[in-house]
Amino acid sequence: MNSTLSRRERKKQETRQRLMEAALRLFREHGYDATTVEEITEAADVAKGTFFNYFETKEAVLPALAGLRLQQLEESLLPEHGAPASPVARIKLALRLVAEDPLSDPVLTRRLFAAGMRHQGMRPVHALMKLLSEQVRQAQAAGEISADLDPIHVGGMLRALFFQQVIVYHHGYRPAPLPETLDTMVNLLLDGIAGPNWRQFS
Amino acid sequence: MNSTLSRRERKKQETRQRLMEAALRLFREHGYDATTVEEITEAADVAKGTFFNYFETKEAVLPALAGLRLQQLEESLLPEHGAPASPVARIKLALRLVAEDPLSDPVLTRRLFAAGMRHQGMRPVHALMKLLSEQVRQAQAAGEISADLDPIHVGGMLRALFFQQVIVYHHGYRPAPLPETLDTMVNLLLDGIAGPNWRQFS
DNA sequence: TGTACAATATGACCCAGGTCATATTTACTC
DNA sequence: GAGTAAATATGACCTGGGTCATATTGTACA
Repeated sequence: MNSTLSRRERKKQETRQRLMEAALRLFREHGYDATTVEEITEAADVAKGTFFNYFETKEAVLPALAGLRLQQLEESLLPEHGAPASPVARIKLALRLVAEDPLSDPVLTRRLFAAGMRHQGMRPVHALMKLLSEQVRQAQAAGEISADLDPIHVGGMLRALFFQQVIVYHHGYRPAPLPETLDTMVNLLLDGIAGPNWRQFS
Repeated sequence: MNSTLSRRERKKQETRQRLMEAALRLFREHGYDATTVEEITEAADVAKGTFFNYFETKEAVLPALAGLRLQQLEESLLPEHGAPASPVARIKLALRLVAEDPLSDPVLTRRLFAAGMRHQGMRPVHALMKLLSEQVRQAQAAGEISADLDPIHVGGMLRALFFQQVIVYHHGYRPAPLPETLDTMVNLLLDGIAGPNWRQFS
């Protein structure tokens, strides 16, 4: 394939790949907590220590896995794949798709969010924030979101609210199906929550 | 003092109290991660195992500590203590006070949030959500927040955005001092982020 | 091909959170 | 007090994440 990569680099990528695939499979089969790092390395046919050459902690695989998944998902948001023309509608679609992902079981979701909180700050390293920020940017260009806001900031807010919503839903608070609550949430953020007496003469 | 409590109950409360005080002191002195459960129990003069009779995990002390702190804080929000008359202004005040709390160092904040995510669902068991929901309720009564929203839901949103803001701030993204960014965030949630082309004829 | 150096792999080891069978304390009854 | 049952305390022990000194493998250059 790509002959520009040295054997070393190739092996590295392959090992990383195998580790991630093994982790994903085992997490799905037995759950995050019940899966040990050693089981992952065993499945990937490397020694335990090797895992930590690729990921700082056990939790750190999750953002990597999510990143992969989101890359695929990102394509669903392209107009040529039948995505809605309205950027805001695309944001809603993205959130619904992420929420429906089989990777999104309660434990993983919480861990993923925690991992995101732990490591990256505001820079949209986290794939979901990057994706959301980009859609926000497009929404601003289309005039659907106020142009004087920092898209990364808004992306962060959306991400925080999304996780809040999903986690709360998984905890059993379900006034409506998840996709609907997510839409409602975005609408709320768009329209604001102010009542009649808030800045009456805005 | 309260002679209605049996000796057993009294001792239980005292032990719990001592554990929490020890934990708070040690977390402040050496940080959360550097403090071991054994150091806490040592300082509280009980055996290690006893800790887990009172708190499910090490993390679980944090919500308890935060709860205590918020109880004090709650008084600052009473009108007779010079709190603003506007409920929304009180919400902003509350968030600023919480953010300034010495307990709010980056690591603890993240852990606290994670612990909150882990254990309680939507029921406002978490003290901050309870406090915020109550203020939201009052804001609705005053017409500052739309009355047809679930106050607990809005409280949850505020909490999620608050943590997002604080954590991101601690990560070094500081377009403005923290209190100001918090106020801005609340305003954004109130007024919404919609642009001119969003539901043009609302 | 040999050699020197850097990148990566390895698994014994450490450590702290969490468990649990057992011991101790408290409360209650006769 | 003695006896009994339940609540609580205890610390040896287990487990699994994470470290690190050492071994192995790849690369570069003579």
